Amino acid sequence: MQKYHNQTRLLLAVDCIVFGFDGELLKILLIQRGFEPEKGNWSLMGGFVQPDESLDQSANRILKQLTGLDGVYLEQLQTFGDPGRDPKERTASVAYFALIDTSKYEKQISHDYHAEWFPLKKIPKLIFDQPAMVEMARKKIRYKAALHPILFELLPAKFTIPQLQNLYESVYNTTIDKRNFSKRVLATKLLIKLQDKDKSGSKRGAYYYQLNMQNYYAKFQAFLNFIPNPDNLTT
Amino acid sequence: MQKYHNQTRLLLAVDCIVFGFDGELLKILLIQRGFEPEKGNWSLMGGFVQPDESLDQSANRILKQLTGLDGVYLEQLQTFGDPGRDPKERTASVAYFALIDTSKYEKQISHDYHAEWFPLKKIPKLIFDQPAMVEMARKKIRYKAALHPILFELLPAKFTIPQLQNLYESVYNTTIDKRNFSKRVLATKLLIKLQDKDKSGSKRGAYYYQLNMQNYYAKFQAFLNFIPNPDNLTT
DNA sequence: TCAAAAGTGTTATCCCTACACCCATGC
DNA sequence: GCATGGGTGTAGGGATAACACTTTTGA
Repeated sequence: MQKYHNQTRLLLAVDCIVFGFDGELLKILLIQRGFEPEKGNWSLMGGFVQPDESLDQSANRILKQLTGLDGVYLEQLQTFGDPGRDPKERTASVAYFALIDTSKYEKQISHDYHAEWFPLKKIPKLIFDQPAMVEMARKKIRYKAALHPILFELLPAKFTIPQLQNLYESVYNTTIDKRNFSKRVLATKLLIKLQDKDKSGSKRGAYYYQLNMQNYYAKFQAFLNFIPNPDNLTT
Repeated sequence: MQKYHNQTRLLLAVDCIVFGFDGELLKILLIQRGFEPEKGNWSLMGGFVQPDESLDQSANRILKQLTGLDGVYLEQLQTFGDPGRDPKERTASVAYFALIDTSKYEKQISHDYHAEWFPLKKIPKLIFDQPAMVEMARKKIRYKAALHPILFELLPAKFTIPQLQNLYESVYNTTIDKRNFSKRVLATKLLIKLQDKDKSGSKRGAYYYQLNMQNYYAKFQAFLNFIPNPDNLTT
């Protein structure tokens, strides 16, 4: 079959906004770009979509290169395609965001790519229209996490309720009453209490929990109204 | 500046899922495709992104061609980019959904394009991966309308509360108690009651309302929990 | 006068929020 | 024994959901 006539072809890229949580702050992973233009400047991890791969495959490939991780929570965010966004050549970029458990993350690979974690409030100057991508991703996870239990993806398999509460407080830049928080979390039936405790945060120790995966998948939708008063809930 | 080396360029298209409401059913607008492959088959309205336009501009241009309308509610949905989705040549497509007031819609233009409205439950066979686009758009508006007052975009500037309730019941395939519905709608302060009535639906007539635009923009976010029991609320 | 749709108010329930004290342990 | 963070219960208020009758008017 012949190709379409008189149409312009352009480059298609994927850029990933990778979120991680260190127990205190929500951070994203950036690299120092390895080629021109903007070589050496901070950038999201990205790459061009290859002829034989889908967009999701492309994002997963890039993410694996950057973090060493498979099976990461990855979701397509938006496509950015303004004509002048890459000065070198017209390129549309499909932005994805990823939520990773930083405890599984391979520092070795990070080092190869000159990657570094930055708190959301201290993002350096980014190339092209990537600041808009990051901002959209930030809004998206706040929006989505208010409705669905995605933030568990940022925690290790075993976590404590105070850790979880820190995460929510950090994502929404708010404080939550710990009695109400634990009541609501436990009421979802998403958590299974384990026998052992995390003693790193206190002398008494906090019980570990793990996700009840059956309920997690069943309730992934229908997790509405979880956050009382997020300070900025925008699409 | 030179171009990027050793990378494949590909076609980038935009496809629009155009929703309308005829007072009874939620429908989408389809056209009979005018060129190969799949010439003559039912398709979403789409086109290739031109060198000098952004994605939003491209979607607006296509929508104007199809409906004659400017200033339509239009939102980027997802980009579809599987390698084989268009058998003729690799093409990624950015799907947009639009909500239009069918009373403003120009039948003339529709006729030129062999366009036709189809109820969501009676969509004909569509080309390529467009069935997935339509399904995603359907889920998206159910999701979003549960949280934000977007469905007003489907109604004329003057509408009645029973019309609005029909729309919600149609979108969510549910029934709502009319006393509770009108209480909740009026509690939002989004509506301004007018003096005249719509007598087409009943002998007594129903008061017309119009949107309070100040409140509409202010409350566009924060419209949570509007639908009691949608029968399928999925991302 | 009757049929058909519009309009309206009250009550019970549930969920959310505010709030304070005891527990366990390492130092 | 004391400082630090972990864990738990209750009561009041606000929002939601269930529910039925009256009004209007064209035919």
